[in-house]
Amino acid sequence: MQLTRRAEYAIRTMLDIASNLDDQPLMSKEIAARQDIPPNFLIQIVPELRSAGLIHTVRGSGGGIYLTKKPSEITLRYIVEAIEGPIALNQCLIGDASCERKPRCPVHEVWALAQKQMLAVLEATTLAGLVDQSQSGKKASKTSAPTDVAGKINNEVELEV
Amino acid sequence: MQLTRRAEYAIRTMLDIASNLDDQPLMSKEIAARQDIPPNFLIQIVPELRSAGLIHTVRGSGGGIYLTKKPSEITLRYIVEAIEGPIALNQCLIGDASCERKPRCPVHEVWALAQKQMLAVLEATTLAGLVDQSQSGKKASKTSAPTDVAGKINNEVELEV
DNA sequence: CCTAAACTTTAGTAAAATGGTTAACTTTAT
DNA sequence: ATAAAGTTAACCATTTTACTAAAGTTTAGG
Ligand code: FES
Ligand code: FES
Repeated sequence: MQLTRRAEYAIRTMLDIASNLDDQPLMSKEIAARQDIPPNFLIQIVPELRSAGLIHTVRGSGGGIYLTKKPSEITLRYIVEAIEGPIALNQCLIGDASCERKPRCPVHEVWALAQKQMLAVLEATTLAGLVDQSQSGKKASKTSAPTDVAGKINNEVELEV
Repeated sequence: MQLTRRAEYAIRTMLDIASNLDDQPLMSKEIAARQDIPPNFLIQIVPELRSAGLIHTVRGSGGGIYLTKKPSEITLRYIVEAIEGPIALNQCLIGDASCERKPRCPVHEVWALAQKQMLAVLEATTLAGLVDQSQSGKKASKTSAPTDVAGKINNEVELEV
């Protein structure tokens, strides 16, 4: 029921790159150092982010990593699922998995709702929002209040089961 | 990020007992058969439910299991946490775990909110509600509509971060 | 063209979690 | 007594997790 370190590191990495103002690509080693990620572990995670289409990598001397999309277009959910695959709170909630118990299982829809609520939060959160928040946090919240995400959720989540 | 089989089986077990109308205790073997649980696995789970205070067990011939509390007082969250321990979507969200990154980590409150949303659903769901629903489901919903839980959530969840 | 800097790929690995099974033990109704 | 229940503890194979390591590939710059 917990985020893996891989995914946690992937989030930190994406956040690190999104916070970068220069337009030159960042080296994985530097990111690892800044974000307290085992460097040898990160170079294993980077290709996964790449094949998920989240980052672009430049090989060779002077190479590095940069984002493929705008930070405002990258959600927390997308990053997590790029590393861990589809998020599911129970086995029977994975994609099309047809659980034979589903029709008569009264708990199923409860898990489905719990998952929906959770995913709504992860989906309403973009890299841009996070960077924005951490920067405004440094000097007495300027732009968006931290309650922003909650506000979004309230409007976006549909609660029908 | 997924419920373990242990917890899933625990839920089925609790549900099975709650659905039982007789006042005589149920045998773990019978429950296992009804709920598709490996019997030898269940007899390992039962003591955990007992030490969590959820069930009362009677040893010896003619013994079995019955609930300690009323089904309306047992939430889904409580059952899951009885087996898996505190639910936390990320390591830094476990109890008092003081993550050194927390102060400067912009993602933390997002995970906290996602978890809160999820837990709200699991907490609004009681055994009584589930039994009620599965029984009314058998003959064209009679009492509470399946949207019940959602309705509850809408009112109960506080969305401030 | 050669070398160092960067990502890529593939292996390997120790420790823990997962999902079970087995068997010896204790309690209790009959 | 004895058989029927739950209790306890140990065991086990497999998978996942969180890393480490090393050989390979691409590319800028001298
Ligand atoms: S079938 Fe999905 S929770 Fe029971
Ligand atoms: S410190 Fe909790 S999510 Fe970063």
